[in-house]
Amino acid sequence: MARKTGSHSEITGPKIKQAALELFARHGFAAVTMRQIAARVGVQAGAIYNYTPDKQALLFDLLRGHMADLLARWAAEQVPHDPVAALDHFVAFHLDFHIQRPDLVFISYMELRNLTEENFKEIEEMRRRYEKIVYDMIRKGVLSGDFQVPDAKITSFALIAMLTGVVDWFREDGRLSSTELTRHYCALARQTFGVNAPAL
Amino acid sequence: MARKTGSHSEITGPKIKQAALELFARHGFAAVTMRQIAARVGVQAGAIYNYTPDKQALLFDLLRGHMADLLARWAAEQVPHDPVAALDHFVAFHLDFHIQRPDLVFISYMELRNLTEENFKEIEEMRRRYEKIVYDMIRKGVLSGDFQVPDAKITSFALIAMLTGVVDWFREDGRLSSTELTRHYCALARQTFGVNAPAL
DNA sequence: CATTGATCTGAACGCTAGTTCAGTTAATAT
DNA sequence: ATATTAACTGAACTAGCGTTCAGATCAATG
Repeated sequence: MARKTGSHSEITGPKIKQAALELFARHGFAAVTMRQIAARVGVQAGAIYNYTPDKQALLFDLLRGHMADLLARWAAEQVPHDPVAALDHFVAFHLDFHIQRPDLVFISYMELRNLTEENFKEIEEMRRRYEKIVYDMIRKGVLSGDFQVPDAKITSFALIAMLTGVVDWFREDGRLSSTELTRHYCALARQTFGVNAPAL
Repeated sequence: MARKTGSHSEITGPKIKQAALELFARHGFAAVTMRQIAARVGVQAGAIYNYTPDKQALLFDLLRGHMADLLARWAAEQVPHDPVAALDHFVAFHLDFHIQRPDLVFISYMELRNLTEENFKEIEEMRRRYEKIVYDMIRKGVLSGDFQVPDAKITSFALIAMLTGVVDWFREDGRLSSTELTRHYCALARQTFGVNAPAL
């Protein structure tokens, strides 16, 4: 090597990913041009191809990285055995993870259809793994009698939807702190799951 | 007039709207071309411009029509005075309306960012009107003591998110009929709202 | 100091986009 | 039969797309 290994590449590479993320989130994958991404990094469009084979890979890497991060972090969590405590734990984890990455959450939902079929399948598979975690958690609580829900599958979708929907409106400098947010949603989730409620 | 008024236009116009809707929902506004829309209608791209000034208007009309329909239909509903009955009524209405129009629901959320600023504001305003309806309904139930929720604003967002999320997975020919779906979600919503629950 | 090779530029490539419009078609009114 | 005109075609226009690549740049190496 004649130049210090990746003298600029270690900076430019991440900058490209970051710029692509922000622009994809704001305008949508199809509406963003390679020249826009390059301009934000302070480079010409051609330079991007030193870091990614094409535009599709730019999107796919962002989505796969996001899902892998989500699954890895949950796997590293110490989940309480008690179903109600586990629910609280999950709500706190999910909210915390998602409100810290609104752009990634956004494109992970919005841009699925802009993935090639092969890439889509890979992301879909990871998503299903996450949904199964939630479903299994609910099943455990139902079997133990801690949760009373009309339908475990529906409830898993409902929980994920109402938690993930938070990124659409939550702002760090808004009316609620993230701590209050978590507290409210833990209470709401417990109610939704019929914790301490009379039989249906 | 020399020709029967709109002999074809009365067919082609709606067909263009329908084709645009389906394609926008499937591939996204930015990824769909006027030629694709035209091909689906069985016409050349230029002919579309007899029915819409441009591509943007095609999207805007779909979104505005959808929101106007939603608001008009709710305004026509006879809402029970009892808060719990009103909640059931709303859940049934919202689910019914949304699962009948998955494509419109989809693009009304996904394609907001492809609207011009002016058009976006108009849709946003209509969306806020609908959210206020939900919020007011919850406030009434909280004041009457029928609902026990941690935060009325959060709960309104959570309810809308978990109901609207249904269009992502519900299929008419799936495990659940729309009747069962509604029943389950009414039960879930009641629990979420702390109906008949001990004090928080 | 000359060489090296990672990094980037700038121009070009083929292609397709949204949109326009002169001209064609065909159903109706006279 | 002829005139009228809404509806549509087909080709063109400018603009910009993703991508490629020969060459310029320049910090570290020998």
